[in-house]
Amino acid sequence: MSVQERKARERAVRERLIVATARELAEQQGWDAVTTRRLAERIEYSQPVLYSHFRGKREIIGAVALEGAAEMAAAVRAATSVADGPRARVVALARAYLDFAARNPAVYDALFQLDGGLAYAQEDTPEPLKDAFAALMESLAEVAGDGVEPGLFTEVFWASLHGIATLTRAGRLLPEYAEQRVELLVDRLAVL
Amino acid sequence: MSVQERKARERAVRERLIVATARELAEQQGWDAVTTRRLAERIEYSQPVLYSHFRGKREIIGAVALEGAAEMAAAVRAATSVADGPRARVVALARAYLDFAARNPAVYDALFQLDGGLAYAQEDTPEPLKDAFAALMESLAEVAGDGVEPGLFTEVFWASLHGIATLTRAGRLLPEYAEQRVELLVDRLAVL
DNA sequence: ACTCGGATCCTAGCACCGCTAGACAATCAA
DNA sequence: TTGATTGTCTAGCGGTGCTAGGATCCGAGT
Repeated sequence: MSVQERKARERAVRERLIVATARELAEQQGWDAVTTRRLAERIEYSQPVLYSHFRGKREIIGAVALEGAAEMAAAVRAATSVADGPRARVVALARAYLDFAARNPAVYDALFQLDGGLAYAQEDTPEPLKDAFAALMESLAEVAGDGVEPGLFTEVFWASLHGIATLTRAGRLLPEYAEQRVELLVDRLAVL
Repeated sequence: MSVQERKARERAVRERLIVATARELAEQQGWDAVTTRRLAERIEYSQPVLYSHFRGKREIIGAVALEGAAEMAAAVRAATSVADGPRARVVALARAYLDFAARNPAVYDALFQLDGGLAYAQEDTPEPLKDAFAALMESLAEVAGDGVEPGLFTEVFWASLHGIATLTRAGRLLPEYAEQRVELLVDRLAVL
């Protein structure tokens, strides 16, 4: 019995190594550089080993995405928990979100730009994704305004942040407006 | 002289054929299906011909993006021009934008998701892109509110639309809220 | 009218991609 | 110790974007 447990443990370690290495490589050189060959070489195993853990490259991206979703949820909760008052909380949320996207571009891509084979806004959506959305809603619900469903408001606020995050990173928005965009978004969208 | 002119004309025709075919193929089967081999086969020339018109696949995507930017600008202007009053104009703009993204997913991807090798928000930004932004600003400037720069407001409003467009298409937002999202966005962001 | 030279195009191939079949080695059970 | 099972690797398939080099065509000049 113990032998099997040891093997299962070692497999789990290797799986985490694969995900961590993929993420690291993506953060360093972009997802285009994350090929199964390079990834295999970095973990010092042959290519087929990757396929004994994941169905394919897509699932590896998905694993990075789930890891990132958990971190983002934690980052948002950490930021909002130390803020006083509704407005400060929403500002903290927005900054934390955009900061996470800027600091972890590859993870953000895995979450929202690439196809990680994950289901969203459905029954079978993985728990970390639902929880990340919940983390946003916790602080946003209180500023949704009367008669506006918190879920709807969260979707719109989140979409706005997502738009700003992606367009900023693609160099499509003027850098000097960064802070003012957050202020404008919060002051207009949130009902304080 | 006339001979050279005829050749130049034929080359221009073929170039338009390449772009149109790439777009068509992308709309039908997604950009993944747009390979240089398939594209070459569809235009009934060999692969290297593509490279006598464009530096590579990226530039072909960029050409589709520019074509799309012009169409989007026209669609937005057409929608806003027949609307009465500021609010109706902004609603028309939002609907036209999201409608364009939904009806031309491949073109929208070429514009904002894929790397078409285009410069944005800079001096050397191609004219169609600047003009598309201008088309948005024309209707949005009047609802930016006192003391808010039209450019800044347009960026934020546009980013919100972009976020809704991409997240909707990725199946990350609840479909039943579609119309309410537009209403909420307009009523909150725009100063009427 | 005929050849020459340059423009134009295609065949073939490079290095790389994601993914997998099948041979081989290591490990455990009897 | 033997046999089976598990684990891993080598090698290769069909695909990708892109390009070198040879063939072919066609207008220009004698």
